[in-house]
Amino acid sequence: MAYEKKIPVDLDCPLRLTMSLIESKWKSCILDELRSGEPQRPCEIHRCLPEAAPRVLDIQLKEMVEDGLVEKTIYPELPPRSEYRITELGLSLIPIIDQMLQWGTEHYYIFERKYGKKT
Amino acid sequence: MAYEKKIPVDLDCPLRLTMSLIESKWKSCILDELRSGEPQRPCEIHRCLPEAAPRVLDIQLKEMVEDGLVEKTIYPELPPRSEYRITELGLSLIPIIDQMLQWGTEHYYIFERKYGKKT
DNA sequence: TCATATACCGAAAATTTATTCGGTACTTGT
DNA sequence: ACAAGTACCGAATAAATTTTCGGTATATGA
Repeated sequence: MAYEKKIPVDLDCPLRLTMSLIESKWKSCILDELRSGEPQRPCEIHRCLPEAAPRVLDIQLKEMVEDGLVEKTIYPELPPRSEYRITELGLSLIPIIDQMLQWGTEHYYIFERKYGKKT
Repeated sequence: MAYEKKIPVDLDCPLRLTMSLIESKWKSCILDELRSGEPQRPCEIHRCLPEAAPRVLDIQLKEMVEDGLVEKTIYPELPPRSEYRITELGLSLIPIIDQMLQWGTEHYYIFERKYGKKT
């Protein structure tokens, strides 16, 4: 299929393993979005990350479900409704997300100066 | 040029900023390699990461120098010699690397079972 | 002399990832 | 009747990243 990774995660070493789970462009943001534990509908996630193409979020959410970071519940209603909720495994990654958030906040000015204003 | 990124880092949000600095396939491993503070020659780094194509390490090291995570010293000798050393900024990322290492170690078994032995 | 090692770079190919576009299906609100 | 919202998917395209290959240049050791 078109959007299946050849190698889902990287088992070369523990560091690469962790990275491979979150390094796709929006996965860390999705985890951050779901961190509260509140289930969220796909359209809500799309709205919270408007820079991301909806299709990419679909695909990355699917991978995260496969990896066990996120759970999906489909409600057999019409119009269709589904929800994504962070799992225990996903939650265990939140401290890492937090440290990256903090690091980014503390060092933002360096890169803003170096690489441009972005207004 | 062929191997210059269009957008060096991602200034969209602090989380994306941090991720964009380390998400390339081998950057986190390079940081882990240089964490001791000891300068290392390119060939040593290549030998420590034999799965990575040398060309990729060259390119990623260059970007990391540009981003200020790593310093390069060139000795005007023949045969040529150069050394890479982690900077203060790079060192400040090591706690994140550590957490990812630890998470990967703790949860390795889950993914080994799910995605295969790798013997 | 010749293989090996060092550092580095360009170009092309291969691979992976992201984006865009269009389509299915059903509902509610105008 | 029709637009808009919801969820989802396939396919084509675009972009980014990684890999491979070959080349520059010089020195050392067999």
